Amino acid sequence: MIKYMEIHAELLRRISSGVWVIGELIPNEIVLAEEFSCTRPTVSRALGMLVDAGLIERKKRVGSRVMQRATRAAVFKIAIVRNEITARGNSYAYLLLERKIMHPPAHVRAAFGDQDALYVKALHFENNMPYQLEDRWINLAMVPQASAQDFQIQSPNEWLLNAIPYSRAEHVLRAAKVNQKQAENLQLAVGEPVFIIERKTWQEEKPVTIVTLLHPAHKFRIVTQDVGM
Amino acid sequence: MIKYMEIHAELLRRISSGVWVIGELIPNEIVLAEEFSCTRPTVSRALGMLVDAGLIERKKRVGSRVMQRATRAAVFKIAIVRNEITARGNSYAYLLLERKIMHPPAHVRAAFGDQDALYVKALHFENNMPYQLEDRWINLAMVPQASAQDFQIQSPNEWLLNAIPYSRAEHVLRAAKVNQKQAENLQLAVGEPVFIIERKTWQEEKPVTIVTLLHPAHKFRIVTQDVGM
DNA sequence: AAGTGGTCTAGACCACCGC
DNA sequence: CGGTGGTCTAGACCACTTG
Repeated sequence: MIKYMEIHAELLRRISSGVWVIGELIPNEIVLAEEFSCTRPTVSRALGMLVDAGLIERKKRVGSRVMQRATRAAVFKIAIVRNEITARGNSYAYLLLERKIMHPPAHVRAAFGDQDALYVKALHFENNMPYQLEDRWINLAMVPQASAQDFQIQSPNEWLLNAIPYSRAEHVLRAAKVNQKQAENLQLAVGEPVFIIERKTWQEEKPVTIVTLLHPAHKFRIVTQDVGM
Repeated sequence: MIKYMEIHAELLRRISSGVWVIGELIPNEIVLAEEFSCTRPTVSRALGMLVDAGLIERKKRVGSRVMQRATRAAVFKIAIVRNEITARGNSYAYLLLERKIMHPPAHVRAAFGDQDALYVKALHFENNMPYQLEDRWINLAMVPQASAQDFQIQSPNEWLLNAIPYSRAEHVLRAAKVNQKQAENLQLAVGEPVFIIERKTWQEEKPVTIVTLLHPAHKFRIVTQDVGM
């Protein structure tokens, strides 16, 4: 129904089915506009989407060509842990383990600067079994109102989402063996594998929080989808 | 310089800094067009980008409002393993372990149908240490020319990227302990953690290949970035 | 110089949906 | 009914890059 989407879909088909070969110039925008009985800006919009997806390259005075795909981009969504669990129809529970304002370790100071920060450790349960161990530092220079929160009922995760609704984040995903302390919290044997998400969050380029999320490996997975195709 | 990007950046700032509150209607497009001294389609384009990023909701007859962010979307890129390793300045090596046309297990038959498929197992080395164990099924109904490939020199990963350049994929990311056989291949002790990527690939809705990629946990991580902000 | 992309304007038409 | 968004057209101007 929407013209630029139709055009985009058809061009996508021509690329993925090999009608247009990698490295080859595709017809210019005027020709495509005639073919699809529309104006050039409409074709241009469809081509722009293909550029965003990394499928073609457009060059003035030269034309557009199908690109060699060097990397595959995938996207995944991270929900609030409470919603993730209840969406599966399971019961959710939360337990605060520790909350303290103190001098943070070097890797946190590197982001926040050399000042005290709020440390919070908490557990999230699915069907009364530990699902996620949350280990978090909060930058009090950015979120001073956090020092008035006790985090007994509401997890820092959810509280922060309301206090700092929109922020930029970077994640590191990795696997490891649990150490002694983590194993006790997660009710695992020492050395069992965990899936770890490390997240750093900024608001307007200033660091807000650094969190490490540990999940028992057998209970956690991330599912993604290609972007663009 | 580009007007709709400027407008997008400014609107983003107003959302992330809290000038516009969650749930609140933002000025309508005509008002914004006047403010930014442009026409309505230009404003509309900037708003469209905010919708794509999941930051606002637009409703006809009502207006646009800042949305409560329920999930965080992150994107990561997966490069060809050879490029990933050489980009770090390290040496890359490849070794074929097994190649056989045979009747696949149930989870592969569920995707490919009940027919023989090509199984390939191979190792990718970084600085002469195992980095990735590739365990792959190839759908010969989709890629019959794969049966003529011996995969002694070129990995199925790279070969497929040329044979089927553009395809849709889904990934599952998880962690686990290595079993006996995998541990031997990866030169790990049994029970060590591995980071696993499972990828299914389609071309025009038809399954092409199913692959499991195992990485020693201490050598592998995925780094992502937020989309939209 | 000329052909290609990239963007914007001005205006239009329509769909949706609350009143 | 009328106000909001969503899209498209027709035309324009400019930037870039090759010849």
